[in-house]
Amino acid sequence: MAKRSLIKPRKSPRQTRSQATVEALLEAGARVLREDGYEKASVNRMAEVAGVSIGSLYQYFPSKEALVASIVKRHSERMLEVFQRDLATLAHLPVEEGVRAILRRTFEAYAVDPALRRIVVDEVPQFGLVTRTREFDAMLAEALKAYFQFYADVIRPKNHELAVKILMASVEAIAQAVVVDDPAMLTSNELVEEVAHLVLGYIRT
Amino acid sequence: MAKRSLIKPRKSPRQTRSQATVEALLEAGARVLREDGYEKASVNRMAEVAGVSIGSLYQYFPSKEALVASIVKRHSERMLEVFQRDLATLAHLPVEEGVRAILRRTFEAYAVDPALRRIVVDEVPQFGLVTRTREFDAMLAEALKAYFQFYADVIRPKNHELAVKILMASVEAIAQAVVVDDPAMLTSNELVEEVAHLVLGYIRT
Amino acid sequence: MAKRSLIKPRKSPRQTRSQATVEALLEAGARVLREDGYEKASVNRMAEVAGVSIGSLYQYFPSKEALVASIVKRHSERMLEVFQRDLATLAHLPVEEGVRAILRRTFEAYAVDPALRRIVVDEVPQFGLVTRTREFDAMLAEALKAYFQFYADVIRPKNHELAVKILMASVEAIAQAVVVDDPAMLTSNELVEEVAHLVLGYIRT
Amino acid sequence: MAKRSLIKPRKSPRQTRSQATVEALLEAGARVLREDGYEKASVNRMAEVAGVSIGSLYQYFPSKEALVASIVKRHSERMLEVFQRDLATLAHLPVEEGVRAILRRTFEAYAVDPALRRIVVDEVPQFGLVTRTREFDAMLAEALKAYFQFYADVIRPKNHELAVKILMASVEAIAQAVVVDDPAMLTSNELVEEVAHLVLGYIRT
DNA sequence: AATGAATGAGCTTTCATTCAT
DNA sequence: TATGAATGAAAGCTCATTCAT
Repeated sequence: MAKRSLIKPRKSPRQTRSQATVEALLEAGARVLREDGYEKASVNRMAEVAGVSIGSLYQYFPSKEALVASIVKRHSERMLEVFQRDLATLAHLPVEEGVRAILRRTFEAYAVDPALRRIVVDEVPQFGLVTRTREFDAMLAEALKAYFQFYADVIRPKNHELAVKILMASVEAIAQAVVVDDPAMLTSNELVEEVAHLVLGYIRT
Repeated sequence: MAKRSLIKPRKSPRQTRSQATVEALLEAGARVLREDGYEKASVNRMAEVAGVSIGSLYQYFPSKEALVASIVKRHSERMLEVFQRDLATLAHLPVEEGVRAILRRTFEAYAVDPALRRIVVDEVPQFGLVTRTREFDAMLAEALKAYFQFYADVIRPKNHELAVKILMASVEAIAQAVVVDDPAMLTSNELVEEVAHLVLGYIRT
Repeated sequence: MAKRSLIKPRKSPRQTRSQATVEALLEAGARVLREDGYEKASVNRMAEVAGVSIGSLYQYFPSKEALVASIVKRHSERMLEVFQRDLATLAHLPVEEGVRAILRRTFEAYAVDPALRRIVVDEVPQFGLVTRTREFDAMLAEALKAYFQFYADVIRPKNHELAVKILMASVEAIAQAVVVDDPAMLTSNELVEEVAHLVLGYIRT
Repeated sequence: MAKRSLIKPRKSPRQTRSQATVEALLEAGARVLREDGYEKASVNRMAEVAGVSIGSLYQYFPSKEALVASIVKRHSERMLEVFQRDLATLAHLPVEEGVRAILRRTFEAYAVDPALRRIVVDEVPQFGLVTRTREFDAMLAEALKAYFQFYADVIRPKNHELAVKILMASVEAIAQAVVVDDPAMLTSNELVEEVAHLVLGYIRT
């Protein structure tokens, strides 16, 4: 049997009842994942929390991996959506403001479901190459490299690849570290201002 | 029953044979942890790899958690040792050189056993408050705050707590990101130089 | 509740659509049985292969056993049909030729659907006494005993019951053994000739 | 002090306990197999019938297949043992008596555990190529071919391969058919005599 | 009549832990 | 003190069957 079939949802529910079941499973699965982590999260408990029988779960998702993959995909898409909303409007801002705007959106995206993201990034095994886990990260990296290319003459680091890696790792880790102690701070001006200093101090000549 | 007793080693081995057994268990345990991750690592396999019976393992460690806690502690101590060796010699370096020296040591410490560290940081559950998992991190945070206090007048950020959090999160994340692709780069001049720019650009007025 | 109701088909379909559905279920069921064996064959898959909903399957067959019983019955009837076609024409052949003719028909009957027969004979549990699984075998046994009775004076074995049992067991096992390696051989002259020797050598004085 | 212990050390109690467990599992497994067939036989029930925990079962057998393979192997060995005991003594018997002697042994071997044999032959899947399931059959086939070779001039069938296949299939099927109705008959003179007629009538010129 | 979503007992297997020897 | 046999709860998953729509 094709490995793919272990990961793709088993059927696309047409009826309202099915959709409700699938929705409940995705929601409950995310919650159990957040609470227990990937390995300890049990598929029986996910079904129970969803108020659905274990049989129904396996009607829609052929394996634990498949259900988790769907949860991960939905989470990535939500982060992307938050990040990309009106993204075009800040294309022509000057660098100083552009960096702040991007940081703000980035922190907003990381704030979508940080507990779930922590599990997804750290614990969920990568299922083959199909994973959308890092979809958001990949997109962001591309956007930043394009940005650096465009402003290449006013930017100090010449190794854009490394620079993007350094900045993305930093910003994500900061978001993660902050979210643990004080989630509300994620979108505060103080944090954005400080991280803007970090980023601008690094990229300016 | 006190929770603590589940986490502290059952006895301090005095005899040579006991020490050898404990040593073998810590080594084997770390290896299995590295290979399998926390949840999948089985205590039976740890004993087997150590060449010790499962009964003996439970003679020295009352639970899986206790053995892992000891492994984590030892790893933290090794990182600390690397970081602190001759630390005093760089106390009076000028900031520019001091930052570079600290970064170099930090990366060296992160290079001690990055695979194990990944598991420890991402997967090992925090056992109550007794955990020494983050011993190294705590010590580093204190050292940095003291450093900032000392040079307070030439340093822009006034919220030292936040600044240290931002810098530590960044440096650790960069180390982790780099170690994945190219472990040798961790102590390269290019990386140290770039991260020095990041740090100095942030703290300078 | 009467046990019988679990085994007899729920209703006799009169309408064309019903007949088509039942036909599809019998065909699909036989195929799944052949491919997966009795225990592994799932009633859900039978419905799916038949292009029919699981609900409809249970409209016509009250249980897995009932569906399988119908499949078995149909298979037995097909074997019978092949065996009995023009059976009367060989009633007055001399024994030597009669035995050969019967053997030929027997092997033809065993060739109807040997894969399905293998499952039916070896794996399908006997449901109470209602089973028609061995219908063909019973009929053949009766025919042979009558034949022996008729030629009793030129036949060595006096215990006809035992003789029939011995010969039928032998011929069926030979058919089965041959079908595994080389189905085409089942109706070859060499096989018929050898088995005729076996049978005639046994029954002749 | 016991001097004997230097020569014939007492079995260590550990081994005894293990052996008893393994023995109980093989015995119980065979019984459950006999009663339920391969697919329906549950490994939990095997452990329960053996009076052993499911964990212990998996300590000795890594899977259901492994346990069944051991049961099958033991059964084959027992059949072989019965068949081969004093086999040499009938090497120089004349054919008439030789056939009867071999038949007697064959029926005795088939009588070892016919219910288990039925499951083993019909239902147990062949695990890789290592299977010893048919060990007894293979050995018997070789012995018979050698026998035919030796007496080639007084034996009618020239295709020894086919002749052996025909005879073995017949004898096994007869044994199986008889065992169902009347196990005691398996070693009766009447049966041996009748089957001797079948075999001799077939092979004689 | 027909559909297919839903059910849940039961399957094979793993593993932290105990305790007789 | 050291051993390893034994335990059993709990995991992921299947499938015959029911019943609301």
